[in-house]
Amino acid sequence: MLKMSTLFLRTLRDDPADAEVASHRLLVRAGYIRRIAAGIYSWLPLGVITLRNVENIIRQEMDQAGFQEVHFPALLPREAYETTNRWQDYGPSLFRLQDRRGADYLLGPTHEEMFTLMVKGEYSSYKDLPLSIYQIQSKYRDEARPRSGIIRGREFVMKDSYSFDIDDAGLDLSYQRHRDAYISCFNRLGMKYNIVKAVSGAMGGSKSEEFLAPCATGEDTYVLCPKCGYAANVEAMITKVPAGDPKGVPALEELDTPNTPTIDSLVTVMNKNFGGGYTAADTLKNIMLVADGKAIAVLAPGDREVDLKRLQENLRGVHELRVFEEADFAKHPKLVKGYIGPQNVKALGITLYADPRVAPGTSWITGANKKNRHARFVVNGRDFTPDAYIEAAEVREGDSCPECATEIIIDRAIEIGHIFQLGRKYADALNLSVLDQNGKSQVVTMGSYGIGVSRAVAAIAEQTSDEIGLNWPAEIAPAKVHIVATGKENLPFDTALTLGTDLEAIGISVMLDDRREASAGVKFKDAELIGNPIIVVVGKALADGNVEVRVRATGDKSEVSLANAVTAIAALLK
RNA sequence: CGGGGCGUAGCGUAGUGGCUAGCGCGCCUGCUUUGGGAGCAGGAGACCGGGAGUUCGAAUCUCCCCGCCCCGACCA
Repeated sequence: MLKMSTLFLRTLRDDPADAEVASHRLLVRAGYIRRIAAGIYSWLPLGVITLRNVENIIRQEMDQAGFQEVHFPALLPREAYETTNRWQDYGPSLFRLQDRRGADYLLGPTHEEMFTLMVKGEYSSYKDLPLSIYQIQSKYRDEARPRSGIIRGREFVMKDSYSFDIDDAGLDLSYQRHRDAYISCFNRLGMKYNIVKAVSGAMGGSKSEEFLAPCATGEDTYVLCPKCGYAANVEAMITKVPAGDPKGVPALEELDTPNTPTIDSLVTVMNKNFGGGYTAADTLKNIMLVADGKAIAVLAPGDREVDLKRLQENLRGVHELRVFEEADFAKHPKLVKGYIGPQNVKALGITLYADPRVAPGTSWITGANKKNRHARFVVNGRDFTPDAYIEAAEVREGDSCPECATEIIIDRAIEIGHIFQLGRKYADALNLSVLDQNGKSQVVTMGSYGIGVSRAVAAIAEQTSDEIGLNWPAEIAPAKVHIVATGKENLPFDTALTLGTDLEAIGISVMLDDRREASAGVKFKDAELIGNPIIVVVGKALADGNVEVRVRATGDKSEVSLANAVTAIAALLK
């Protein structure tokens, strides 16, 4: 039983000045966590219990699914990460350090290499597969900008699993098993979440989905179709636009459009000098970018910005992407800033990408590659041909669902889980292979599955807390029942202790506010701030042989006789 | 790394060149109180983020450094 008279806890009446989001503010105020440095937090007793509860639910579900727990050091030698190139690729986000001899080490940001090497060291036959192993451990990433308390920290607790299979069919199965296990986990954690299509990003690999916990403070944006349930990270959202019919479109015509370097000014001049009814959506934007030092052009409808994040995720393998600066234009004198058109871009040796909204056969108004000149009736497939189509234009609420064409909704969320099929990237690099039935060596194919454990604590706090405090689902609260004893006599305190003991005897965890010196008001405020699901007040009602039972989430109050209290409370927790 | 804000006691804060750095919460002692963050009285607790400078005099002005928060860039 957690007795508040001795619990290492001090709640704060005021919000901490450096906390903005609800989870951060309340976890600090309620005495769960304290900040040590930017993105680095200590966990106090209440926080540790809560974090453990989340961990244990995840652990149970992993074990249930037949995955086995292992544990790696957080402190790792450089070598393995050198082999997979991540010593370089991870860049400044990697915490690096040296031992006394000057040898390089790192604090693990994720452990693909270690898992791969561990399996390589033990297994060498297809008969040993499939295998899924996991760990729950602190990870370290020197984030450019830690933020929102424990939502994005530099040290955080993560559960990461890896699956090992001999072939793609096996990988599909392992992926599915993890997906199912994750669904069980997040359901038990009492979270609202969506499973959305994701891009696998820097990790490589093919199939990838994210588990997103919707909440206003989330960093991820995703789309959701209210009709068919299609869900995708905006970066992975697919655009389906029918091809245009170029028949009957007149030949390309160049026009005098003085002083129209922007889409707005172009639309104005078009409507003034070349017939009405034009909007920005009729124009074609030519965005010049530098991708890892190479110039590329991206086409998008004039009424939409190019979403650089989305573009970069879809340009596989590009590390650095930025828009053209003056110096870049200076290097490409044939590109007339403000009047670029796709008609000659390829002749300049620049790769031409088009957003799918610039569909084959569609006709556009765009630059004529001459100062103060634009062209209309510029048809995709006739007057220019993109090298490739790529999702680049911003996604908007109301855009069409790629599955059923219904208008999609856009929402924000915290990423709490990510599952993906890694394939053979790490097995190849680290030479993990097994012998198949024919005695032939086969490179193993892998999947990687993560859950942000400490982040889940924050996400649950975000989703469940209210103005007065935290409000945990029963399975993860520090205690299921928070008993408050009030008054100055011994009776309520003795009664509360007995009730707490009885509850614990049937497996219901209890936090007991047995502080004699604190006023009832303080105890109530603390109970609400701390956020255990059931609050039982042992005080005034005792005169009638009753205790008061409150439900934190709903605010419902009722009096039950002391004799029935245990069963009544147990029933509420069902 | 760019932009913005900030750093005064455990927490929240006042204090724009001039007495011993002020207040609230929390903490300690005593008395009173005890169903919604109690009252009274007394007390402890601050090298005012660090360093250098300007000045008769610096929490306050200048420069450098460190740290924190927010937006962006970045980020399995």
